Amino acid sequence: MTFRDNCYNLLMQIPKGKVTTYKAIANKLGSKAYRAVGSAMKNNPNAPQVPCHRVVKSDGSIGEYAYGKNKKIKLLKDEGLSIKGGKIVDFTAVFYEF
DNA sequence: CTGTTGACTCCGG
DNA sequence: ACCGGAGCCAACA
Repeated sequence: MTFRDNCYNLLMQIPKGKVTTYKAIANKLGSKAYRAVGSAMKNNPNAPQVPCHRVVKSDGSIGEYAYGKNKKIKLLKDEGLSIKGGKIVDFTAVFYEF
């Protein structure tokens, strides 16, 4: 098990229509490797099995995405979320806590 | 083993 | 609201 695998496991727990943050993931892993989490997503050898698009920044903004953040936004919208001005609308309501 | 890098976060100006 | 700097940690060269 590597740090990355743990990230993916958590990621898969996120139900459709919900999102989480890099911070939340790191925190759940008992670490503060926010950035390492991002790197793990970037690699994402398990896509699309692992919904890395459900991970956003702590302030509710989209962040980055391997296939372009625009794509990320689209995917999230397809899952029932609303994004406005690059930020998630009603972020606290769709935030998933592990 | 050391150094650099990043899909980040927090805090100050 | 916007920008910059410091802190964080795993992965990779």
